[in-house]
Amino acid sequence: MSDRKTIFDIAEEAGVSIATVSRVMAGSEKVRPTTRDKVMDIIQKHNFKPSMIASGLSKRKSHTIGMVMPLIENPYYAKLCVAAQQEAQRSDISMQLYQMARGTMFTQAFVDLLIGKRMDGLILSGDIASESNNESVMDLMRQVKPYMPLVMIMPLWAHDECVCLTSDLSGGFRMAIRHLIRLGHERIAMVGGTGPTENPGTREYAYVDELTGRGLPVYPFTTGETPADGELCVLKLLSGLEGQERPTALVCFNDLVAMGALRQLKRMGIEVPEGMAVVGCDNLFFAGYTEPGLTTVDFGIEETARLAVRVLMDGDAVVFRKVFEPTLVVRDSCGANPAPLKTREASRESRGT
Amino acid sequence: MSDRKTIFDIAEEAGVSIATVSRVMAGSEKVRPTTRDKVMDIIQKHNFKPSMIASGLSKRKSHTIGMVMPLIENPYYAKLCVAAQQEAQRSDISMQLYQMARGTMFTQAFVDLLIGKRMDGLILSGDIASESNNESVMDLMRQVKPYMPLVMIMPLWAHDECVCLTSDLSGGFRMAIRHLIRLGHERIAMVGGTGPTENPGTREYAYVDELTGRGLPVYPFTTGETPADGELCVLKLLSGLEGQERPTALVCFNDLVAMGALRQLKRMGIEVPEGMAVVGCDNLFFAGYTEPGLTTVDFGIEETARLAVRVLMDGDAVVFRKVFEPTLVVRDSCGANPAPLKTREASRESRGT
DNA sequence: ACAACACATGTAAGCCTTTACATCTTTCAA
DNA sequence: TTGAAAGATGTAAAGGCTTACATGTGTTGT
Repeated sequence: MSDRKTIFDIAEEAGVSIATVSRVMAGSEKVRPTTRDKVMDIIQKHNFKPSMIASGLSKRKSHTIGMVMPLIENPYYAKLCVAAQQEAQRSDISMQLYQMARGTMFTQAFVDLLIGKRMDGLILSGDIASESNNESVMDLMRQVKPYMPLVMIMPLWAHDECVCLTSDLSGGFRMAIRHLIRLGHERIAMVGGTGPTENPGTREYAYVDELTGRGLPVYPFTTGETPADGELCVLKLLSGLEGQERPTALVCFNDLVAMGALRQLKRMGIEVPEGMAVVGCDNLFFAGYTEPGLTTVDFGIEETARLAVRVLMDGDAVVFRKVFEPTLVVRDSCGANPAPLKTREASRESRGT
Repeated sequence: MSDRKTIFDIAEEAGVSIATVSRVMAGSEKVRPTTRDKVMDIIQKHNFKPSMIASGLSKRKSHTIGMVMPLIENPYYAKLCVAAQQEAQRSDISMQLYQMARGTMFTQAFVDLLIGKRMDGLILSGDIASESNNESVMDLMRQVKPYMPLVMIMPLWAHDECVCLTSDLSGGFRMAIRHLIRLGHERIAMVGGTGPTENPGTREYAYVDELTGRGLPVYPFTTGETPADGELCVLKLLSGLEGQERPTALVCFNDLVAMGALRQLKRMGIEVPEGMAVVGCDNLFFAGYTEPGLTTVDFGIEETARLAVRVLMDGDAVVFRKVFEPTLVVRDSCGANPAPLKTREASRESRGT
């Protein structure tokens, strides 16, 4: 490990200058074939690989992008991460991953780290920004921006300081709700999420708006985003109906919450979809494997991730703002399908161990 | 973005030498408080952040480690990735992520990329090495080793060329099988995996060995590692019993396969655990939310990942070989619990959106 | 045979830090 | 008041590569 060769060693042994070695490595035409071969031989002989950190310094390119996101334990972010990383890898650029629990404040030390890395770009993604740390995200953005291009993957980022790609979260949620209404449901409760808000880009807002707009009842918010939260939400919701009639359908903040909701309903002896329709959000891989298969909204996050990477690589002039359209994936948990559990899965995905 | 300041600009504006600026940034005591303050002011004024890539070149440290693994779409690898990344982040070191579909051959270009990055260490993890690409992994390892410390997270890596951390896959599988046997099962089939093998470290070997050792019947192997594979495996297994009696229990290669198996059993009208006991492997977060809750083996991959990072950071002398002991997580799918679906979950985990 | 050029190669500056060593200031004892 | 020791600061080389520009060699045309 101590006797690592450098371009000088190669040049010396090949009897040429370092410029020539550099040219050979770059595959430049400005070098005579015989010279090229001679140099190549020496390179091969020592299995010499130039240091990208030195060349990066010289060329002001790190061939690395950064990605800041919530924990990928959540399959939704795993999806996003995979898509971005693969898109980057296709162009031989590496991806540095930074994960933060949702709502975390960014420390100055973290910002310094990101800037210090002099990456070729940074993707800030997920619901990293919540009401609580919004300022912190803005601060991060403003500090980083002079040093590297930035793209945000965030729902309805309401300012125009940088490239921003989003999924239409509220639109997707409306699709789910309308689907339930079309199926005849009039008492629909929302499960999970972050509670009431004025932000029209949120699922919570969409829920209230769709229902009140039709004169349908709105149920009290329950909050959370994990399966465990989902269980608790349903328990609270159904046991705390003060005079209100029991809902016939649940729209869940995401598939994780829906998963918990399904479990809790089962525990309470309520059949899905007969006794209660359930829809989720995100179309995570397991949504096709819950019992019954979960109807959900697909936000097409992979495409968003890929675009984000491309924007970073092609210069940020390509796109400035883009909203991806969600699609509704109908399975069995909403009762739309007359005969659950036939071979008519909405979408089959696979992943290996 | 063009007017990025360097240490020279700061030095000039502060009227000191770059060495002094460097010392101030490093927090060295060898600088007079008044000078320090003067320099600090200028640094603050321009929000100057030194380039880690330049300092990296100078100090031969990139403060970055690499992680090569299968796709983190599989929650098992997501777990591993989260644990490693968080451990690294605690020490302000970044993690570069490289994902490859299982069994992929490593191209020379990829090896060159890794070496070129001059990271402070590399973790090679997951079942990246299969029979098919074993040579390719060895080659990667040998090329990378002279350039950076390496640790493998792989089951029973049968050579002593580098640090290797593993989970006792076969041991864990044996635990699962013995558990079923203890519950009275005598006809146990394996679902998923890669088929027969002589490698005693594999789940497949453990399966054959445990059963034949007791004179119990061995069912034909079915292969695969995704939920979709699991469905197919069960279908094939149960419809292709040529004279053999139907098994009363299934040991699955992993939880993903188990998930598919559960679905297929449901579709075929076979009750779990009454008509068929099922156990999985990996203890993925959804294992507590399948219907019924999945009994599974936890390989403690997080601890392994954290150790791997620490080995890289503390110098690889700390550990050379370590096998982590798995634990059995008993839920309802094996029939060991007298009353499924009470509040007696084996372990509750949470994750956010 | 020689100018004029094309092409191959070398030289050296630059990229941005760190740090050993040299130099300049203080401080304080004698 | 002076000299030595201690402390602060500066100089310059190193780290490993790229590349504009300078130099050297080989063609071609006449």
